[in-house]
Amino acid sequence: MVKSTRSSVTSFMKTKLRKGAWSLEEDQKLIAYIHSRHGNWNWVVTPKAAGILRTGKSCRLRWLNYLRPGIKHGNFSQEEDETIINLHQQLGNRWSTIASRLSGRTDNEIKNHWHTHLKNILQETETDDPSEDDDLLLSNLQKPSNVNANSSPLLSSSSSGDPAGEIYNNQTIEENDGSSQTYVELQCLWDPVPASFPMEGLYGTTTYTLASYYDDGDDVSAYLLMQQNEESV
DNA sequence: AAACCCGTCAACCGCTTCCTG
DNA sequence: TCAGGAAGCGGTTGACGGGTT
Repeated sequence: MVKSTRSSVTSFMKTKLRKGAWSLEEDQKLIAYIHSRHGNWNWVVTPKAAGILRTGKSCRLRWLNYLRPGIKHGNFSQEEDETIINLHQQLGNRWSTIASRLSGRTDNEIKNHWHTHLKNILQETETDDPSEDDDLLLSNLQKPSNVNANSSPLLSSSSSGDPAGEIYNNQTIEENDGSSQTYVELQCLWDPVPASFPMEGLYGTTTYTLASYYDDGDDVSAYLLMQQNEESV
């Protein structure tokens, strides 16, 4: 059985595989497939089963870094910057470990943010009077980012060609009881939107409940209430 | 207006670690 | 215990957009 699966996957791999940016259709297929699997899927067979001409590895990366529910995109807050800097001092380039302590951020995003922003801020800070390090670091972190929020394909209303921009976080509510809830706006990539469904993510199984839904013809969106289960954190 | 430069970030690549039979 | 495959991880690349000349 394994052999037949493997051989069919191998023959699938011999077909021309796509590279580069993901299309809306590919994203829709991947989301639909993962949704249909209810948290139980295998990355090796995913592309074939979902009808995507990509490697399983590429599908996994796309899902984990972009399509997975609960992913935050856009500018990092000052608190997040400070957390990353502190953790990097302790852990070094262990991006996945750092990401696991920043809810909603991926290792890839943190790594990019480090190389493009934080590393430079630290270097600037170190070249000045060391006695003023703390104040300088804080003021540097408070500088407005060079990155315009609209430059992110996720938040841009312009047509960047990246369909995943249609999923983004709307609001995060952190509570002190160990659980967190996040409202997620989802431009519907599947239809119909179920009233409630569980989905396994990097931080455990998350249950999504339909909070509101609107359809004005061209623009169909659902607001989902994400409940991250305490035991999964 | 066009060419060039630079910063950003999604995606790829290859190595390592984990898991399963 | 070991080997092979799957998943995870971090470094690197390349496309793209905005700014500058």
